[in-house]
Amino acid sequence: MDYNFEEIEKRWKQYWIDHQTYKVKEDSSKPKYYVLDMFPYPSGAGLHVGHPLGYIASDIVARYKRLQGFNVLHPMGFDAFGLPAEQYAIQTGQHPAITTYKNIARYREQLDKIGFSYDWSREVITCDPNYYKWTQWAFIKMFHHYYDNELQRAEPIENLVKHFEERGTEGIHAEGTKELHFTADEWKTKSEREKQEILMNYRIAYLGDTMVNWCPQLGTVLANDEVSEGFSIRGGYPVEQKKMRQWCLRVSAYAQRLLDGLEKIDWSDSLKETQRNWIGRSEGAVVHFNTQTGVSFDVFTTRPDTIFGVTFMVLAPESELVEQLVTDEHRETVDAYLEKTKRKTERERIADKTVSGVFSGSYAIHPFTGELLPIWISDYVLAGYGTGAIMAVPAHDSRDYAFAKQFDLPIIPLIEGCDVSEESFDAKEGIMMNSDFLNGLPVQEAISAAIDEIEQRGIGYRKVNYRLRDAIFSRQRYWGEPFPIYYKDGMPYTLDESKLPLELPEVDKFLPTETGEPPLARAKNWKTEEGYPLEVSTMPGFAGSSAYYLRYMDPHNNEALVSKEADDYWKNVDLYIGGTEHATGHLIYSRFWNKFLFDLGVSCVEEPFQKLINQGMIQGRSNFVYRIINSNTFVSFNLKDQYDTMPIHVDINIVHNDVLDIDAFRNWNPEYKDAEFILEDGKYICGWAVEKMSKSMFNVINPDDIVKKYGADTLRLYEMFLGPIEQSKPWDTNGIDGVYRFLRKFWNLFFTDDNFLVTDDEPSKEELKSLHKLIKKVTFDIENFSFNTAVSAFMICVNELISLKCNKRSILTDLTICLSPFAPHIAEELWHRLGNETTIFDVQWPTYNEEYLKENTFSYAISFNGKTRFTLDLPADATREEIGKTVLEHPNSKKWVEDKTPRKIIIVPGKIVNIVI
RNA sequence: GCUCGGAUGGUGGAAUCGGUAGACACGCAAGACUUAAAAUCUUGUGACCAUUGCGGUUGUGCGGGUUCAAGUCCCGCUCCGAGUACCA
Repeated sequence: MDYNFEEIEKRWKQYWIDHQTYKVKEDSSKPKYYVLDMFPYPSGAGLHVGHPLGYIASDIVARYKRLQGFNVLHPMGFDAFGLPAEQYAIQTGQHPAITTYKNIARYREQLDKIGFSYDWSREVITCDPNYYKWTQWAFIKMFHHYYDNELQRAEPIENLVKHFEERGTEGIHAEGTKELHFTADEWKTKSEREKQEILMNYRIAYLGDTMVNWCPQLGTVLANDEVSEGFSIRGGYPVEQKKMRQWCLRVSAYAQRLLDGLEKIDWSDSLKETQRNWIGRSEGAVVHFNTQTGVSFDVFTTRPDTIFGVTFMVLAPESELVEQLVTDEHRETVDAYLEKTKRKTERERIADKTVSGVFSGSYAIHPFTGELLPIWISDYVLAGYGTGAIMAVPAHDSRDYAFAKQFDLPIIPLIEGCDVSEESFDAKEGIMMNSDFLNGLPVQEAISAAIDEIEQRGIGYRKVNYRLRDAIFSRQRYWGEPFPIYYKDGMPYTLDESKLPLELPEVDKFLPTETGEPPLARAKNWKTEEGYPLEVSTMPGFAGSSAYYLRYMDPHNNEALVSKEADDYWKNVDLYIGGTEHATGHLIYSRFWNKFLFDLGVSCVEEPFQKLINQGMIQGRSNFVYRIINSNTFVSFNLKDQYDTMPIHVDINIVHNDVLDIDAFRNWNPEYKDAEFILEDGKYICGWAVEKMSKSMFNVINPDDIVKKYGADTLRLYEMFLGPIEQSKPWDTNGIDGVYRFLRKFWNLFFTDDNFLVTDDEPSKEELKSLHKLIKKVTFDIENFSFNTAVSAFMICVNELISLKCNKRSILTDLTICLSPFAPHIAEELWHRLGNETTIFDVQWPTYNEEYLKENTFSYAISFNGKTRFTLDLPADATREEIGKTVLEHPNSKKWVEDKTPRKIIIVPGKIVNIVI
């Protein structure tokens, strides 16, 4: 009987819906397991074959864990706010919600075809007001909290107000944008507006004047992770630096906890490393410098040991100190320089490697030697890192060195034996010299000795700095969550929680207003009941994706983001699968967001994603035909070098196993209607290359087509078989026949002469061994996310059972259960044909018995004089003496035994055994 | 530049603790069935040599080392990929 996947898959999909097979509830009698996919943004192009890779892997784990007796939460949803829908809306005038929901429906249809075990009753869609209510709610909470560095957690802002009332800023440990100083009396005399401005300095969600990445083409600001090399990641438009008043999240306050948390979670080393680099912790010191004019400032350095090599100071052009330190004499050149750097885009600053800068006219006083150090201004110093000012040590910093060479500033070497005539010596090694009290110390000791001395003299202090910046949280866009914020006397206040969700208003156009305000400014009555204006920018894409995993635990709760009971039961995500492109975006924000909710007591586990797997990208495999230049003749791949040819992309749908369907090619494009071919062996062989999957290269594979041709089970198995889940690899349809053949062979195990026929006979030793080898292997492989080798194991097992002509019920039952996570439809079909009433996903995963796996013989490598001479199969339970005797009697041993050289016998596998004869 | 990965047949990949390298699959070749094709099945398939002896040599990017034994461990290179980049 034929394996009719179409009929089988249709039947069981319906069965699973009818029986609500995948619906889960909290169940304290079972251990929980939470498997999550990074939810997709529903783009207009639909799914290609690369998207389901991670979903299939997580689905296998979800089904497997369920068979293992876990209560499995395996939800899915959509990250629905985003730029493409809005861009489309601007072009067509169609509301982004319409496009978005249409795309969601298409995604859903495609996903359903593949047979995932999602509990769709828990679906979340980020643009649904019932969902974004909780995004807004979290924002309000962040607004009303500050970060306490002593307690190492978020605290209500009222505590800070109370502290100000009692003691002013004395003894506070609040993380702030700037360091502020005032007394309790001063606080009391401040106006409401002044107080609000001060509190803004400490709120976790705050309005700040910051340099932002402004993208004029998109008309919005972007976060650091949304920009790459001066261009926007979405759209690839140039991005420039601009100072704007924006909503920000004080992610930097959590830098140390984000770093420490990495130790506790099971992520790949490379991903953790990427996050560590992004957080960028560096230890050093803040050193205080005075100037001749009485103005003083701090610098941050990781090399306080090089303090005696400082020969000049440099300020960032954007630094506020520039205004205070520039002398009248130099004002003109400084202003010209500032103007010039301001006009440069980020892109130009990266491209322009030339050293530039101007002298301010002022001098700083060296805190140890009292020497005068000229203060320069240069764009190689960044305003946003450290204090925006540096002490320059040209001998031991390559950037300072280049600057010193350019402007002919002195260079003082500080490390014995180093040569700074050609380049700086940046390594943190060697013995100090020219450095007063540090002379003779190795660098590492000199660093701490220098800091000790600096602290002793009261001219600075030990300090840890982070590269991680606060997240800019405003977008000048329509299609995002509105801020639950209104303005009174120009200061922002949060809406009452009872007013949530604040729904996105209707607008006539999705474009900014004529005065450059965001689209929400077009909305009628965009104000509170009292008439106060509402915030017109919206939240960025990562807002909605930062806590969605919590919402799946309790998606219909109108009273809380997640109930205490649901959160206590599901805790955090046990396995999270998604792409590595979220390493510095979503995976930082989400961890930050969860830590904040943890501080509030909403989330009971500090790290949201315990184990994380990054699935690789599936690239396209393009095919080429080779056209002879200036002709309509095409040469087959292996003959192309004999002609002057040019490769042309050809639609992979008309190529099978790299052989071109010539008729289809002629019909493909009118231009090739009369094409001529030079064939090899009567075939036209195409060339191929691995490229990005894209329409323009005619190499996009739609999973729907594969499902139609081979069935969902084959697609699932094949995607897993392609290679290790974490590796990027090309989609190569050529191999799919092998997997399809395997499923048919598996199916045929249950049939004899077209009849379903399994026997209740006792299985043989070989059959049991084959099965238990499989159970052991597949269990191990799923636990280790090695799905490709698991699929191979099934193929081996089925081949063995075919050669044993096995149709024993007990063997085939366990085999079917093992296969069910990978190929659920065929497994469910055969499960029911075996006479079972309930779904296969309610049974127990089989356990293997080591007894059946014992080998009768071991292979031993016999080595004489340190070289392996031959191998021998011997009984597994043989003693040393027996092995020795057998080896010596073996004909191959003769010539080695007769001479008098020392001899050894080595056992493979395992350990060396020396046998005395 | 820095950080982290990786390199195994014609192809994708296996080898889980240092123990018979190349599992499994694709492709290819030969054969069976067939009027024929497709499908299916059988056999072979790293390279080189020998194939009237069913064996030998060599082989996991390159060069060394440790070990009875190295794709795996150590040292030094080459190339490829990813992340990041005036981060003081």
